[in-house]
Amino acid sequence: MYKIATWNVNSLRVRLPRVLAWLDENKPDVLALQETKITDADFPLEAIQQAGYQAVFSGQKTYNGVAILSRNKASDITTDLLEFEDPQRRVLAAVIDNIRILDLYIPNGESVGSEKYQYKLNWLSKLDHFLKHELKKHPKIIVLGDFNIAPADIDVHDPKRWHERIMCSTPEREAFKAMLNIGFHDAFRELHPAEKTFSWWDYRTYGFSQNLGLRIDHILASDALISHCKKAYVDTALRKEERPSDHAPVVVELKL
DNA sequence: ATGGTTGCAACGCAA
Repeated sequence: MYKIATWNVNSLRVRLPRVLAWLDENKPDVLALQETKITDADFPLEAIQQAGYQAVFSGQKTYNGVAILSRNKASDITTDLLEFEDPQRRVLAAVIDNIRILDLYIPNGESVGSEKYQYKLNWLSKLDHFLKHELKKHPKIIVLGDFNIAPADIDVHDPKRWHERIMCSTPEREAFKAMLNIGFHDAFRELHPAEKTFSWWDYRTYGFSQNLGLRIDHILASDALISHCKKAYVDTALRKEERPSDHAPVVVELKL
């Protein structure tokens, strides 16, 4: 099985030992990272190469930052959405093993109605154009990352509490549906139609211990790939350990 | 739980 995973690590500098341990234990073919919070000059390439992986990355100081680790070589690297010059490093696309991988760190949006929320909605509209463009060039696409969108109430521990709040608002959910409408499938939800499973738990409410989570990290497979997805799951093992990321890895296994 | 914790970097900002 070909294993592809996504993980918002919330600082690669802090989480590097965890990432290396996770690679060693799970041996994914591709691991997409978000919130690396590290410049390209400081990227820990040697440690990752010693673990048997190659890496491409697009980082910045302090905030954001994305990277793709893979067994095999990445080509056709893209770091920006179409016609959208953004200093925030949130996009990384590459072809690996003849599959187009799109690693996304979609803006958080802070709160509905805020300036950052407008930035998020604008970003999502740029993403829509980008995805349509990418699909024309590459039928076999995996879009994965931290979407900062819980697609439906089943993806939320307490839908009433989160009603029309950030990550759950109707415009955000509509943007997510639009991605599915142009030819993508939410791999976890396709394989587990009724499972209430989360990928992120707020540090501030000690959310993990009570499972007060949201499913906001996703792996979308294009029409050409969804039938190859045989397994999808969230790996919560590391979230239970000392000093975890607030997100857990999400994994799909494909029979190619 | 309308508060709280974490990471960065050095104070408040972002999540």
